[in-house]
Amino acid sequence: MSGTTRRTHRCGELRAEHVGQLVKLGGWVHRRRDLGGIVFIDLRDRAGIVQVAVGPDAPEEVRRSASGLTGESVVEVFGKVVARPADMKNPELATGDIEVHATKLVKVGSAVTPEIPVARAKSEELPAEELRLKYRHLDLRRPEMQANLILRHRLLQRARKTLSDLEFLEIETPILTKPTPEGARDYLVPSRVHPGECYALPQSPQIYKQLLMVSGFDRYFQLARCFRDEDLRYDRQPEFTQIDLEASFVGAEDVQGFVEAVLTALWDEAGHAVERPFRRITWQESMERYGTDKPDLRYEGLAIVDWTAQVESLGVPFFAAHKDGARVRGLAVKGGGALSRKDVDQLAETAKQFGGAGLAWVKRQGDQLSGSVAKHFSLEALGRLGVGDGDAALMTVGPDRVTSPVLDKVRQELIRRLAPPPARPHAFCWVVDFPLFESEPGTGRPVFAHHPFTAPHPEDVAKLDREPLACRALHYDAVYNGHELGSGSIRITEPALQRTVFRHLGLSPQETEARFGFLLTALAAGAPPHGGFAVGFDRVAMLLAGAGSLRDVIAFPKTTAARALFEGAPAPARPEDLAALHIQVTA
RNA sequence: GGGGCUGUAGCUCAGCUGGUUAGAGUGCCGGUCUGUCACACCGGAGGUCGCGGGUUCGAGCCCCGUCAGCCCCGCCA
Repeated sequence: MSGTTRRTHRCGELRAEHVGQLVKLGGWVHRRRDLGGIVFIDLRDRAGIVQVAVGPDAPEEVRRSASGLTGESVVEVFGKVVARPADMKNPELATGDIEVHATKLVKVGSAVTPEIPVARAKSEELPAEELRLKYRHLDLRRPEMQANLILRHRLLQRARKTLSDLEFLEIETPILTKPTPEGARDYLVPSRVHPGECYALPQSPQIYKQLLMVSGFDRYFQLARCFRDEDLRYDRQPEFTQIDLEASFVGAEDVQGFVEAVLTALWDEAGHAVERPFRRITWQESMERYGTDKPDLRYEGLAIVDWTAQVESLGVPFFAAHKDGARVRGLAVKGGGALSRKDVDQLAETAKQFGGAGLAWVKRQGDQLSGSVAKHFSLEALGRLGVGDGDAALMTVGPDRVTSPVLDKVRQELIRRLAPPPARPHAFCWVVDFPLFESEPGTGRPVFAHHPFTAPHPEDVAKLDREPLACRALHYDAVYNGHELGSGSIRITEPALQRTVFRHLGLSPQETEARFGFLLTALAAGAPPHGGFAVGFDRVAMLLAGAGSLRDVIAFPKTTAARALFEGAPAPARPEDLAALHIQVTA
């Protein structure tokens, strides 16, 4: 399969079974070891590395060109696959049982000295990320990056096949779309033919896929490129790929079933067995027990507990200083006795960083109690918190909106420091029953927590006007080991309800018509019940590749300042191009 | 928009309390070498200490500004 008119195999494919065969290879010089009378060349391609030997028996011109080769030049080699004697095998190389004795060797692409190394010493750090991005063609030659992108390819194919087998149709949607003032900032593309008007790149194909449901396509998917002009993180790029899907005549469980099928297939592709169905946890329970809407359920046992009642009579001043809706919540840390004073101080620092009041703590070793509030506790009082010998209790106080994120961060930090064995390596869950609204920081005004097409929970529709913050949404997130993999919802199909939601968003009927008229028109034309989901594919690839950032699973990513260092984007526009687009630059 | 870390040879890094000529490994160039696999050994070249300003008798080191990369907060319906 890998053979062409210029080669018979890939370098990294050769094994003992090929011994005796005459092969033709093409690859890059990974390393060269010139011993004088014999030269070894590690020849590399996407399949791996094979050792080419040019010994005293090789033709004179082969020996000459072999000794003049420099790193990263491209050579074509003709030779014989030979078994290596037992004491010369290299167990660290997949091809290490054999080597190729070259009878012909031609440099077909000479290479300047690479700006960053492709072949690194074992202990050598990676070049600075700036250089890796600038010389991306070299960075991508490294076997680790090749493996990442090869895995990414396999994951994409597997997703495509899984959904196609489930009768989903792959349908492409526009890249030049309509600006949406809500949500993330749009990337705008000015129109030449319509002065002052712009297209926007899609933040997601959301409305299109709903239109496809109205059109009767039933089940849609797309490996969709999406664009959001927001600030970046290690796990956020301005352009990214979603496994986007939508289905008709479904409830939330149906959509979740489809998504589980895709995710388990992807994990299987990466060699991991995953159990279905995924566990379900309500948003409320997740916030209560883990302080976050993306709980890491590998460590279920370490959960946040409400100790307000248990500590009330102890007279701890730290707790008493907080009133009015404040609860005392904390973590009973099995084996927390192992935490040093410094550990706890740093945890308390973390708590303060995230706006908490700080951290009160008690540690028990034998009958000895120690810690910032130890003098207020007896063994019995501590026992009521579930804290035994060798354990520790970490506590904080305040309103949930403060203590939840604080305890979430403290919990994550504890897991990092104590590294307890996970109950399961792959902890998937569905977080369900999200609130439809959240209160806007500052004003406390209810604002939509999701996109405005998310259906309210049928039981809560009556509360829409009276108690918006108590309304649940038919919205669900897929969470894996504390990472959000994606989210989805059942959509509104009733035009009147959709108009009500837009009104809650503060849109006038005129604005609603102008921005979403085409969706409302479609919904009025006979819309099937439908819902869908979008998997953040880059993040999945990052997790399955064990990569440290999205940049390591994207061939040509942007920097945190949204620059492309390789090709140099963005770049100043030429005045004549701006003129054609009717644009004046003021900055 | 705000905060933090980093920036010294092609690359990875060291550089003491501010002190004379800025170092190591690797890569590169030249040489020796017939079983290496990070080959070994000998020799050599290679520096705008990110950039600009300031303090000082003297700055890689201190101060101010700025640029770039990364991480975090805000932001990401």
